[in-house]
Amino acid sequence: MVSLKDIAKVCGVSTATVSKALNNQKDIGEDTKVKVRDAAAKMGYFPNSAARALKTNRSYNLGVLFQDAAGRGLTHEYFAAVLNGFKVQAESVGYDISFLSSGNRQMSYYEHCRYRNFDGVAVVCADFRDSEVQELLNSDIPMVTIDYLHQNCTSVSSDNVKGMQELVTYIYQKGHRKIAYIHGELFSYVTKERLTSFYRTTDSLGLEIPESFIREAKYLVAKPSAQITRELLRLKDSPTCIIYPDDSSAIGGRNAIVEAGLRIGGDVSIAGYDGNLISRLLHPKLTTVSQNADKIGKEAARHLVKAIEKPKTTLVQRVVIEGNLIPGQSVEDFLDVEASDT
Amino acid sequence: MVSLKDIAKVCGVSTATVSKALNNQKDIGEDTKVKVRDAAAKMGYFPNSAARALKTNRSYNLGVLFQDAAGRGLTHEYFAAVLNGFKVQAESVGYDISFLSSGNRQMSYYEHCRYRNFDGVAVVCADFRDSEVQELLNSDIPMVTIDYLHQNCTSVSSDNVKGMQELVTYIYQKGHRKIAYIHGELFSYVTKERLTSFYRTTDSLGLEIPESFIREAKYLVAKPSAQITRELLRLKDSPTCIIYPDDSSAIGGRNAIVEAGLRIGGDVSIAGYDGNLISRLLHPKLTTVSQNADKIGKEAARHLVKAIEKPKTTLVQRVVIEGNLIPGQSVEDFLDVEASDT
DNA sequence: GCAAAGAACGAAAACGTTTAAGGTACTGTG
DNA sequence: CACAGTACCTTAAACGTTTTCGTTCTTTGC
Repeated sequence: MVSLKDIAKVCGVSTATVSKALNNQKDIGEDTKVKVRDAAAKMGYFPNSAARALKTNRSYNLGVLFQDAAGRGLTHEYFAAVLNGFKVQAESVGYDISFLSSGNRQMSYYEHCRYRNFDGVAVVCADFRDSEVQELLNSDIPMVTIDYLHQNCTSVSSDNVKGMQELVTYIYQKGHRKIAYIHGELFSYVTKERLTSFYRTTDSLGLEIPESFIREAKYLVAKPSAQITRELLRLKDSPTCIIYPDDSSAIGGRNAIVEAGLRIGGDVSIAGYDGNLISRLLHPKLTTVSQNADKIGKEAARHLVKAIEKPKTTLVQRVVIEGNLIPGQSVEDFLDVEASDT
Repeated sequence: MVSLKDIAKVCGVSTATVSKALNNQKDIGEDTKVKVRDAAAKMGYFPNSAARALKTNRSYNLGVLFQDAAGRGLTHEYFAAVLNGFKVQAESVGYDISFLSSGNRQMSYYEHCRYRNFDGVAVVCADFRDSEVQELLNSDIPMVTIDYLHQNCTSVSSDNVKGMQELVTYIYQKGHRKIAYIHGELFSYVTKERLTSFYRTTDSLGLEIPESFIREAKYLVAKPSAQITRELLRLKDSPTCIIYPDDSSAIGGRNAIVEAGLRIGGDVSIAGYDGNLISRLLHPKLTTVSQNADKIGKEAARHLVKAIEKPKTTLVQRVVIEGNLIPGQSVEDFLDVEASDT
């Protein structure tokens, strides 16, 4: 591999001059700069990141913690989309991204970051109850979290409050009054936000939601949601619309409803959350709240890079990215039987 | 950060000794080894990867080229699953993985690899018509490709020949004789394999497949497949079963068939490919060929690491991973009208 | 008792950069 | 002409490792 020394030899200058010329420092003459750059290009030079990192303590490498509790890894559609946005944005400003590994139990996440000299870390998806994750969050490494709040670092998250509010309001406007909400795991920050927003919105709409309409299932697993759906349908006063933790779970509910001989929309309306592939492809189209995963990822990268490059002028903040309500035929107008009776 | 020098000072030995002790070299006494290791642990030492990489030319970092032509990035379900398998396996043997960036147009892929000192590269998903990709493939960096053959490097791919053969045979056994195949882009190696296998199988089953039954759509985009489905249904002698490029495309076909007032399975049978989330969730369940993405990723990592660590004894080979036929209700028994007439 | 071999460790160079400090030659100023 | 100022370049150290080649001391074999 061609190094600064080789270029220096060819150009008849010192390696220091070559380094400074390539880094466009001001104390190098314009003509030498040109000469050095030409030679470098001609010789196929490119810097050695390890040497540079060693000397400068800057790796231009960002770590990504991507370790979901469910073990679905990168096949987690929403987080994969977030990561992709993050990657695109980070690369566009000259940073590479690496995974903060999990399997290698020699080092904790924090140690791994130091070992690899990551300039910063994005916690895209992690089990926040894990003490190692907490150790990382409490460290002094520039960091950004997705969909999770921590006093120490900037967070970028989906606007769950507004999303749920819009969804419930939309369903209400379609005439539904008996709305059930099957939510995801309660330990999740996202669940808390959505559930609170659900209560707040139904409250302000003057709805009385019975306890039995609020149930806990699991994110991204169809079966629990399908099971709870069956139970909800068996209630004497069953809901006319069911909101699911996410789109995949909604498909589970959909299947249960169809199996019960009922029609989606016509008999029971359903809504998901995420706006993932399934919701877009399926007929009847699923009413859902699309989360702007790509933008969330990009914003995260932008804030992280800012925190790295301008630590003095950057402060911890909370960034919220709005989603969009995507109406589909899975929620239909509900005509109250008693009302039409009169 | 605590370095070898610090440990050396504490232990009263030289840095060379510390280095050798921690690396468990044989020319260090057992007692000093213990002393050094204890001190290192107590002081919270861990090595500096940059310094180590600089000195040894080994980074324990693998590059991943993940750049699909369609720009879907990590949201590409199949490749994301492959990547996840790769990541898990690589991490379990002490390698980290980084993305081979795309946006940063200062360097070609190859240069990027040298710059980052990647020990090896996995080409998970790339536009193989790209000259930069070819430059990389032709380089001397240890490499493994997924679903693509190149004389230079080991490839791990899905057994498309067997997969398609099983699928067609299954459909044939269900009584179908008029089988259409809407395939993905022809420039793709995978398409060629599947198409050839389709022809070979139908040939050996004695089926005459009219030209009009073989159509090109796009992978992972529902619309083109839906459009072609409509055209196929309009044929005077239309197919009784349609095979799609993948599961997502099959949903496009499904929608077109339902819109035409026909029943999936009952009137027109359909089959997908991939075995993705949708195929598993949907009712009626989609008949498809599940590709063992996780295993493909893991095998790729295993072979790549072997090529890196034992270059002498490793030769380029082609690894093929079998998939599984997943029967679903989307392909139903077809009872030939004429046959039952007699 | 002595040479040879082996065990345990250290000194120093090297990997490819960056950068502080310093040096030289030129230019303009009073 | 002396001086400061500037423009340009070099020297050398440093970043944290690994590794080659010694060196010293102990053990072994005869």
